[in-house]
Amino acid sequence: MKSSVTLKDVAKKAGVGVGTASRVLNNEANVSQDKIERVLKVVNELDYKPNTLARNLRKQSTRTIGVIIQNVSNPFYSSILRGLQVEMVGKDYSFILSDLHSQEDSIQESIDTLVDKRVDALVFLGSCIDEKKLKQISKNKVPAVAISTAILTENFDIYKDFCSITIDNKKASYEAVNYLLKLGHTKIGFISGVEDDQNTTIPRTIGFKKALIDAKVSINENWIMNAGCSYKSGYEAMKQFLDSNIEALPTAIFCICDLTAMGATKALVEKGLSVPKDISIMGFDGIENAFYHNPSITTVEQPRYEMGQIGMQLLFNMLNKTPIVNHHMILDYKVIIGNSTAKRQR
Amino acid sequence: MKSSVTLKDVAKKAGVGVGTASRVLNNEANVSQDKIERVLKVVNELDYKPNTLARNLRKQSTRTIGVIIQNVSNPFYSSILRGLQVEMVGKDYSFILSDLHSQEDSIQESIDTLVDKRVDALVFLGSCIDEKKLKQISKNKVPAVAISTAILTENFDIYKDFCSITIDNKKASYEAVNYLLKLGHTKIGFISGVEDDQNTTIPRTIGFKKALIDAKVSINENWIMNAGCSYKSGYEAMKQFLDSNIEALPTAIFCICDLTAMGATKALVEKGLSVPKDISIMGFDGIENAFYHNPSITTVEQPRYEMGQIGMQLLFNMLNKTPIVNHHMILDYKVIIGNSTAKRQR
DNA sequence: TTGAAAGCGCTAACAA
DNA sequence: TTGTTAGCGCTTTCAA
Repeated sequence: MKSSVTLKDVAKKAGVGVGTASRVLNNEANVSQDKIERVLKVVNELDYKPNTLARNLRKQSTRTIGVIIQNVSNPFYSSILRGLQVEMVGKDYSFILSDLHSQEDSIQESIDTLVDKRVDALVFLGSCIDEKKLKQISKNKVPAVAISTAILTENFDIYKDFCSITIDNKKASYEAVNYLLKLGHTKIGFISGVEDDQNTTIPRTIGFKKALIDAKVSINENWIMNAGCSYKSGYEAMKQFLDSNIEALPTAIFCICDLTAMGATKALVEKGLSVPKDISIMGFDGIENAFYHNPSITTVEQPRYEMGQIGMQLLFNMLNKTPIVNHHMILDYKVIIGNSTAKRQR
Repeated sequence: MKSSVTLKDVAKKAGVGVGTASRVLNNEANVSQDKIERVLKVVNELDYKPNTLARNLRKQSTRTIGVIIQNVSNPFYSSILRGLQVEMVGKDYSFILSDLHSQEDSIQESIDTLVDKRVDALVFLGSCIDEKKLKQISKNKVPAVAISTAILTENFDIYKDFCSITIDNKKASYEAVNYLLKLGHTKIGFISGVEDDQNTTIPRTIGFKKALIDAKVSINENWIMNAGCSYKSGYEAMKQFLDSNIEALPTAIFCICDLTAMGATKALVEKGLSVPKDISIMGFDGIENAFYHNPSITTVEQPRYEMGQIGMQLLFNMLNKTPIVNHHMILDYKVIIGNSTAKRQR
């Protein structure tokens, strides 16, 4: 048996009621000093460890937070996770991690499992939640925060125990492309994410196109390619581009995320082309890898660490019924200029 | 109340005993077809969801596995995590993640928390466990597997519910350095990990030194630097090297891990030096980043994905009391030749 | 094959 | 301030 000393044993040996013993262990008021000491002494002697399972059942809570993450291997998400963790230190909560591994369709199963496991709260990192899922978590009274996650609903406000944190993806990609335009590029391609990805592909494509339209630069649909957010997908998408003659290539390519941008860069270097001389490459997210890459990647930095911290604060506020001023936060991003972009040369 | 339909409600409405209802839900034999159907029908009507917390208490198990990970942001560990996940699909277990964030001293607290939470098993990724910790998990009857983790004990064999998976770190770093020697380098430096890190620094330093000694090449202690496993620590360690005159620099540097190697490369590129022309850089781990880096990093690949898969298989064997042939596996590594190393030129 | 009932170990309401 | 007791919702033993 796992340390089969129970509270009853402790109470008996200390000569107190089991209620009193429980009170001592939970630091409740209204217990005499004498009994506190007696109980604590016995706890020590018997090496008593409360049974969390019994406590969970009684309290219908687990002090556990479910995290549904798009892909742990993507530093963008693991940085947010880090932010969450840091804010959780000393709070006696734990994370149950459910990694979607970029498999968007498994999110429903993840939610079901975590709700079944009676997590006290839910965090979404990436992916997409719709009205149905919102209703499900609301019905089950699970407070939730969605970070960098697409939310498909017209009415946030119905859901009082739901918060979100994101940046304005349309505007951010608009600005990214604008930066390329300012460098004189007019032949601009886009290595995009998974088709129909509501969180990244859709809004960033809108921003991309709007920037070109506003600048009266023509959009070449052949230069817009669906790929994904990983080294590999960027690498392979760029290889497809390179099947064309160099003259037919864009002079700058905006990528859905930094990993994609770095993968694309590799394909260019392999072909003996230079970034940014032959082609400028721009990423998105602002992960550490991009900074250390050679060339360092020009990108749009999302405040990912902060996203995690704020997310966890909001979650604790919901858990503690502390009023929340702003349920839906849109944070600032920042264009970071690296060495992967340069003035148009062709 | 959260879906306050209980098994009792279901049993009553179906006109059966609560025991029978329970048997139906657990697919046990010896229940008449008639009752099975009646119960299932009511379950559907009432949208009954079993309360996991009650089940956990009753069974003294949680179908949850605690993972203590050195650093989720390090792709080496998150790849192992991926291997674990893949092997767990469909098994109805979940992960509680405890990230040490490279803070070696917080491991004891992590173990305590997870044991308190009554995880069914424990996985260690990185860091180091000693006799005391081994005794603790053994006493609590928590099966555990340690992957790429230092184990400080003379007697593995006492612990029947404990497995480990690793590579031979000494031999691997010996071979790595040998590769540099074969390229003609005799001035070889080492950007190492955190001092006294039993898992990486200690064994790899031994291998490093032995390779030089065996080749009768002198060891320059000034060229051995403690850093850590991250972009930043590699970058900064290399900047320290670069304070010296180029003539005083080694012609090749072995790094404790790929992140460190890439960080080091950045510092060189910033100084206008070329990798591998001016200095060859070699990493360790074989993560994806290293392959996509420019130049791609010559490294020692650990079978990290496989480590995770095998680890999870061993864990399930322990959980199911399936006999295990080999409790302590030492897997093969592979030297991967990239573009960050070249023949000695100075 | 089935139902009743006894816990799992804890917290919280109640009574003293 | 304290002890007693009634559950939390489930599984499993026992007797029928």
